[in-house]
Amino acid sequence: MNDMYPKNGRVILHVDMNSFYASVEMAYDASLKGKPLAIAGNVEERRGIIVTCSYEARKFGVKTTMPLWEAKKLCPQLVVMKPDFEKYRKASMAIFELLRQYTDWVEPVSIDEGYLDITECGDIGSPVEISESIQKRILETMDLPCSIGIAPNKFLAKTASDMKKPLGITILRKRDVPVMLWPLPVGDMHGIGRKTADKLGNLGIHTIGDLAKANDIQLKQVLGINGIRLKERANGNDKRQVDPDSIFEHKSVGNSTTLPHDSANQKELVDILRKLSNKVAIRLKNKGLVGQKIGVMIRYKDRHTVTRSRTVGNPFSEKAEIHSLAAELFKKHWNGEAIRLLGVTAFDVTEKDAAFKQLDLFSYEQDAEKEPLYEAVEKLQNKYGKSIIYKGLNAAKSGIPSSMTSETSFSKDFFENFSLKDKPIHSMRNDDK
DNA sequence: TCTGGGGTCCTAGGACCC
DNA sequence: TCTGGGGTCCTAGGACCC
Repeated sequence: MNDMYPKNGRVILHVDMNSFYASVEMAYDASLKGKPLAIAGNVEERRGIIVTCSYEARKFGVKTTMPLWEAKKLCPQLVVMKPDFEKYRKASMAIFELLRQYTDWVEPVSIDEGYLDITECGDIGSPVEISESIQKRILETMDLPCSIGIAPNKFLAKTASDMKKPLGITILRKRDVPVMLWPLPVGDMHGIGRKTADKLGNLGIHTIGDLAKANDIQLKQVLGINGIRLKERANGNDKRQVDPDSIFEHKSVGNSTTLPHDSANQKELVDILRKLSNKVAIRLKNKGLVGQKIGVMIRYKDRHTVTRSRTVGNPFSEKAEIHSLAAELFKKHWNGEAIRLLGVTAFDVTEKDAAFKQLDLFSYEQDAEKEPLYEAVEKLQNKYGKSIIYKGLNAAKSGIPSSMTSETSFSKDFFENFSLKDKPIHSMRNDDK
């Protein structure tokens, strides 16, 4: 099974949980099984939409992003629940911990999907055997179904995992692309939405096969650099690597809310900005980040949306500071009309301590002569309890005992008290390739 | 009587500097 | 007599994804 891949090729898995939120709720409460179940935001108010729904609900035509009232019309007996992100986050962490038992090359993409590079996992089993094992164990230990795509790159793996749901395992080799992908409408491709599909349609490009053979100049004219990239994907090429560290990298942190009712009351609106600013401040703090650019988003009654942002001289993270910056921007740019949604976002976020930026345990081990890494970790664990955050991959490569590497919960204390200010830092990412 | 909330990446124009 | 061209930063908006 291993030799179905070219010598230098990669073997990438894409693991995609099936109707994740609904499945987690069913795993917690078996009485929900077999029922049409939907998870919807804003359940008690007028603007709820379906976030996820069970396969039973889908039989009635209920779909993600459908307004709640419409879903209830299609399926009056629909069971509707509010999302419980704490629950989903816990389930997600358990899933990724399980995946990391196969390889350190695990890249979570969102709460319910991720990539694995299992190229070097030949000793564990064939790609299909590994996939079957993952799928079976997630189902048996957590009662959660997933679909898995097996392919030589991320794009094909992602495409493959989508082909059979629920509980599918699909192999998509590069040589399968002409037969399996090219006949499909171009809009089915990951990365092509309605607008791009329309633009391509105007060029006479209707199928993925059309895109694969399209003219570069034309594509670039209409879609910019993205056009060339999409054509590459349509031909089954994708050079992106699986990056386990990507979850630690943030560019922005924001909160937004649709108001219970449209409002043009300045006091009320500024108060909502305060609540949003507080949430942003808390989340920045939890991640050990500061922002350098503040932004507000205003959606008016007619859904016309305006964003305004400003680069701030010195980095910010305090709630009062964020609120005053946001309120200032808002007052300056609000046209006085009734507002439907407000948002506050911190952009250009960086680690609070410059030394945080490159911090990882791997470089610590290389630089510290006195104290083996695991002793440092042990001390911190004694001080702060078992709750230690680290970059899983790098930690594993640094010789931390495996009993410790399996202890992956998320505590900020670790980074905040584990400063490497005085030591030269070179991150593994830079030394890597 | 419609369309949430969390993000990322790309583009394009103007300011400003050399 | 008027005026090149590159580079970077900043802001706003668009498209897409889960």
